[in-house]
Amino acid sequence: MSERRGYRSKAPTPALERLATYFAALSDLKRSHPETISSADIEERTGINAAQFRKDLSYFGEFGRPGIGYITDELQSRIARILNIEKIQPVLLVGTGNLGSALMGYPALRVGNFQIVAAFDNNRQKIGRRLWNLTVQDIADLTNANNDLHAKIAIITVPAASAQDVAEQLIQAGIRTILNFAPTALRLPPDVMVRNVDFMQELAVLSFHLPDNENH
Amino acid sequence: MSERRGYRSKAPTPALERLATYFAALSDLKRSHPETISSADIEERTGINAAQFRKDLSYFGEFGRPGIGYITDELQSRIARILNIEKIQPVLLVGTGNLGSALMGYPALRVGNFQIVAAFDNNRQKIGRRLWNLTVQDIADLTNANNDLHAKIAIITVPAASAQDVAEQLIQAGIRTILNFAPTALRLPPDVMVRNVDFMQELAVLSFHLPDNENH
DNA sequence: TAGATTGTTAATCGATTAACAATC
DNA sequence: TAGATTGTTAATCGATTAACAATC
Repeated sequence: MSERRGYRSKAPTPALERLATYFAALSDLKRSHPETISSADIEERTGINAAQFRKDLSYFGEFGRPGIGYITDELQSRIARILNIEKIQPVLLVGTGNLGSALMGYPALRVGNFQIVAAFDNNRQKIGRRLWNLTVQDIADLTNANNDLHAKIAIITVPAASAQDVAEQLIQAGIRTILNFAPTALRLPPDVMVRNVDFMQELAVLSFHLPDNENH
Repeated sequence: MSERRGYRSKAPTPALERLATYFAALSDLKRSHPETISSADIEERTGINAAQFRKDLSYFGEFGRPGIGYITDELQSRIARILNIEKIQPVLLVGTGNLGSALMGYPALRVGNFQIVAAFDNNRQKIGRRLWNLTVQDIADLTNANNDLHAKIAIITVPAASAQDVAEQLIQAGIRTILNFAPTALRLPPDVMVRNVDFMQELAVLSFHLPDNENH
């Protein structure tokens, strides 16, 4: 994970990441729907320290009642409000290769109210094809398509060599934040937030920590 | 990203993540193979501050020469050595759904010398099928298979409900570090390192930062 | 009231950045 | 020697943790 932002929020980014984790845990909990839940319960379910949880919430107000805990439903919906996911968030995806296609069909995104509403490619073979419930569109039609869709979030799953170019087109089309899977650094205006997901990087950190590595 | 470790290395985890980024950038650079490279050049290419780069290296010794910079090849191979990726690292994958399959065919993993050497599933429909260059094996054969393969790293791409169970089987089979794509917290012995990749979480942080969100 | 649990403060811990002496 | 660039120190900045008064 890495990111850039053009302004500063009080809450640390790790706190925001954990808020998403709390949200997912609460969604999961809904089946057994207990009326209330304590920070100790959250620690139990997420592995995140109870004090950390309370601190994370405190950036955004007061949520619980001393001696009681949190009303489960209310907690979940307030976290959704903070993360800006109460309503469905439309997301564009560019690059309909194996990874892009897998993300389009990834069920866990729905938990967070994210919906991939359009998929783009530059490959003639793929444009016009049906993929999941969408028709792959020509990348050249990006701006046109987003005039109607008004998506502000996009996912980039193109090869590294074309990622910068695609990112710039996305911004032209009104995108404000990007989840970038291409292993390359994007250079974009400071008001555009980028988060990078790099599988090789993740594996490298694991490899470093293997017991046979002398470099600890 | 998140993790657990049972011991402590001097280098901060963010430094290790950046080392992987430097490594990838150097691999990329190889085409134009300049003899030497400076920390300022690295900043140019990765967006990571030059002082940060030098600091990150300093956890592991001295690498460059004042007034000159770093010998490109040597820098790359020393970083590979630190990250424990000079030799091919065998990796197991469990869960051959869309995401698992996409990862098996993901070319960027080869840059880091990672090779998925076996794929497992519990679905009768999938076991025995050819996927990329591998035959999908029964999860029940995990330990047997890894007796030969000696992989220490595994990737989990199964549904959240079965992730804990799979993780425990992986540890039984000799796996020491896990890259977990299932959106659930794994409870494992402290000497097993886990890194979680959570797409919903990534999107949630982006959603939080959208200009229309009042909670900044 | 006694027990439980919050929200917040203060202390600790960790990571980044800037500056610069050392050195090629 | 003059210019470039490292490795490292010290200062700054940021995040986590523990403790506890407030409160249900």
